[in-house]
Amino acid sequence: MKNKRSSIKRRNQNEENWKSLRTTRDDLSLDRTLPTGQSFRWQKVEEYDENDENEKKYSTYVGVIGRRVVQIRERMEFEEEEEKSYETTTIEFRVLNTNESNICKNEDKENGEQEEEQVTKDVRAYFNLDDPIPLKDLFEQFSKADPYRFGRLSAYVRGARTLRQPPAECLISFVCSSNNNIARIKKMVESLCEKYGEELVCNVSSRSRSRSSGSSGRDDDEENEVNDKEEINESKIYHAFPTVEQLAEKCDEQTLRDLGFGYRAKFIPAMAKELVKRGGEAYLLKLRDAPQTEEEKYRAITELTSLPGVGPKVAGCAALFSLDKKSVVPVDTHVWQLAREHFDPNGELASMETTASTTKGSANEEGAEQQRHKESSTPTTPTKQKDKPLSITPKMMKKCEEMLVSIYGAYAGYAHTALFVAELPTVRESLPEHLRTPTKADKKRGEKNGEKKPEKKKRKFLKVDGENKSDDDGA
DNA sequence: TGTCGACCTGCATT
DNA sequence: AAATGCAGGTCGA
Repeated sequence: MKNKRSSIKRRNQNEENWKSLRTTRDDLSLDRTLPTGQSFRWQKVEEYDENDENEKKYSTYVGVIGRRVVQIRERMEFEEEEEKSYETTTIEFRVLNTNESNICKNEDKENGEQEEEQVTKDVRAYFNLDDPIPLKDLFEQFSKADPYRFGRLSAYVRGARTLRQPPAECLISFVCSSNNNIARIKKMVESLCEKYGEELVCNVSSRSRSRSSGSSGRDDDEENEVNDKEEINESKIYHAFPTVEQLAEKCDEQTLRDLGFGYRAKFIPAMAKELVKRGGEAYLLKLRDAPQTEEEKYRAITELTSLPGVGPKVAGCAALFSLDKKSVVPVDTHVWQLAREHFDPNGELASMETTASTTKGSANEEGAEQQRHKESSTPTTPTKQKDKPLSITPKMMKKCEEMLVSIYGAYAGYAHTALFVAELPTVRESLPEHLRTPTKADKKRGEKNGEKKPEKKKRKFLKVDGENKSDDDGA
């Protein structure tokens, strides 16, 4: 309560800095893009609406793009026209750190304007907003190509975009992602930035309820959370993602182990050094800017895979999320599961599971039937084997990727992102039940009590129908 | 060429 | 309450 006033004060001060990203919510949904495991650097931050007497909260995201701390929001407006009211959403951003844009504006008008242009350009690029085809149109194409799955899903994943991140940052982040969960990946990436990345100073800090993951503990100097008097001069320090040169020079395995990187600790310094040897970020940018041919796509994947800690999955992510290889479909456990569930009527994928690792008792019914004849030697008896986690072999990845590319075409990677996003817990919750891919837990439950028990806790704020609502909103 | 076990950590479930 | 499972996998044998 006491904080609100100050919060508003600060907002007034900066309200004019917001700029439009010049896109629409059909093309970009922040909730379905920023926290969905593409980038691990975005934090949700609540702010207050100064124009609303009730001081309604709205959410924004704060993250770092290059050397700029960027805050983004979706601002909703209600307009009335001829007795009808329209709701429009404007997506806006502003730069929070002072090193970059705000300073020169006063000094030098022209440079300032130039800089503003550049900022917008860079942020739009980060979101791939200069694609020749709007995401909305792509989704329509995908829906047409795949009415059964994508068509039914598209309303719920509207605006789920594929990002275009700085290559080294993307690559290194995904090296951290192996055999790991998103929460910890975020923590690792954040600590990497704090340890080695350039400081980015922001003069405005909104009081983010979300415990700022990285630096909650040591609040730098700060003594002013005592009362709301001088918060206007609060400064908050963010960090750029370290350059490969910085990492190659300064970072070592032991330090990273101490930071909790586990066995991935050795990969990062090794990779940084190798990348520097190959020409640093420029080397990766060359892979990005190569002609968009199949050949160059494979070259990029091959090059990446030869880096320490980079296998086919990580290479795929880097290629799709940072190197403009838009037809790449990185196949991980989630993608495999959803493909097997929705795109495998003949059980081709399912049959590959058991040939690879004879365990995994859960192979679905049809799959099991299909398999039966393939397996005369290995006892399939699902009972006693100790459920090894399903590991996905390169062969399986290839098959799965080919399958999805054959459906979605040159932008299959974008379709993949949307399909993947639909599997994330928050989005999944918003789906009508019949569109939810069964989780392993679901299946286990099903086996256990003969497909009986539906489920226990069920939210019921969902709309009833859900088949073709234009919208829902994922707050 | 393809398969298998080991590998760090931390949060959730049993 | 200790044990086990599981996370957007990769490496070396």
